[in-house]
Amino acid sequence: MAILGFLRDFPLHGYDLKNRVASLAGHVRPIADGTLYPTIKKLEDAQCLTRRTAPGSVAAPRHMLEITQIGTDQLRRWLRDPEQGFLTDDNKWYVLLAFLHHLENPREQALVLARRREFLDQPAQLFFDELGAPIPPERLESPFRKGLMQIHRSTNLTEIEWLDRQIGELNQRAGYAVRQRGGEVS
Amino acid sequence: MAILGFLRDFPLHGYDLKNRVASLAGHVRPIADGTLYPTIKKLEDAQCLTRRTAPGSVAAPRHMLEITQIGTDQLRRWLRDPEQGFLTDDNKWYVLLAFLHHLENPREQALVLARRREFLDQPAQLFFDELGAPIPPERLESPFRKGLMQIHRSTNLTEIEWLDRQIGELNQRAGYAVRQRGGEVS
DNA sequence: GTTTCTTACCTCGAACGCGATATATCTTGT
DNA sequence: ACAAGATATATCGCGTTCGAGGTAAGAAAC
Repeated sequence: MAILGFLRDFPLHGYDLKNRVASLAGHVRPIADGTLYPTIKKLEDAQCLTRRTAPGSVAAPRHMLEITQIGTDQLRRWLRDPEQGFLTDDNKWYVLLAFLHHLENPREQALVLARRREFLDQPAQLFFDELGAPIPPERLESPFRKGLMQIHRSTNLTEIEWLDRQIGELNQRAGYAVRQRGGEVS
Repeated sequence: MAILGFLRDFPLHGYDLKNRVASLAGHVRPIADGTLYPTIKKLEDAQCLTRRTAPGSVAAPRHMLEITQIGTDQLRRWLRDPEQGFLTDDNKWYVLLAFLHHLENPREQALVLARRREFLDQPAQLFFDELGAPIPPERLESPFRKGLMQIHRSTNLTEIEWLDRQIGELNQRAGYAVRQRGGEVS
């Protein structure tokens, strides 16, 4: 998703992609050559991108990669109907968020945000005692676990606030779009 | 790490472990049977844990797992000198944090927190233009990327504040411990 | 009394990601 | 002239993880 997402902005070569994906994924998590290049080849085989050899600006020749219509469609499908993991895994979610603007339709964008919002809503119970009963933060003995839950709650609130604001704005924009296309609404 | 960390609290059987690890990892990310049971076996072969068959409280018989001294040592090594990924990947970091209290020595605990703190300090630049120049948040066109960076900055600050407070407390406690063990310090 | 559900454990094949390794090119320093 | 270093692409083997499938046992439903 990150590869197609970046290419949707403008054509890039593999080496450049590597750095951009590395900076994006969570915080700087380098992505291995052995992961990147086979994935590019797979996307090429699936006709999601095309390859043009160009002289390297500094050194060895580059393969400039461009996204195709098929690739754009694939990217939109991934964004519109993300796998569960993209909503529940923070790292993956942030990657998705970085490319959600490629989904163009504000109503569809809002729907994805709402799915994340729904996930964040269910209160996380992280720790349990011997009997399986949940332990509230104030009963935790480890200061690290206490901090973990504090941080978790605080960051969740921050994101929920942003999500609500954003969903509101998107739905309003979608409303205008409907009125402009379909004339006056009763 | 999560398996040994949970067993360090009290003995558990595989099925129970599965649920606890699932609740912990990030937020609820189920861990597959095909991952859990072979891992348990591997830890058993490495003598990190022992297994006792017990009648199931509800249904099929359970294998109660108990951590050994070797397992405890291994856990402490992992906690004391974590791989890079455990500091840079939020999900992994939170798992580590959940068990850091098993590292007992406050000075060692503070050192691990300081390593995370150091990582969070380097300012994250997530997006770049065609030429490779970083794009500041206010120049981003996508509201999602803007929100992403906002959330990222905010959550980082929250965690940094907590880390600093915690490191201070731990070092103070370590200082007292030294004075109690080694008498007056000049 | 038989199906169905939940608990509980285990294995296998496929897919995935990483690190090591290799290669080619151009620039810069000596 | 030549070595070193950054750029740039690619492959292979290894270990890890997942998902699908299978087994077994007790409890609850019909």
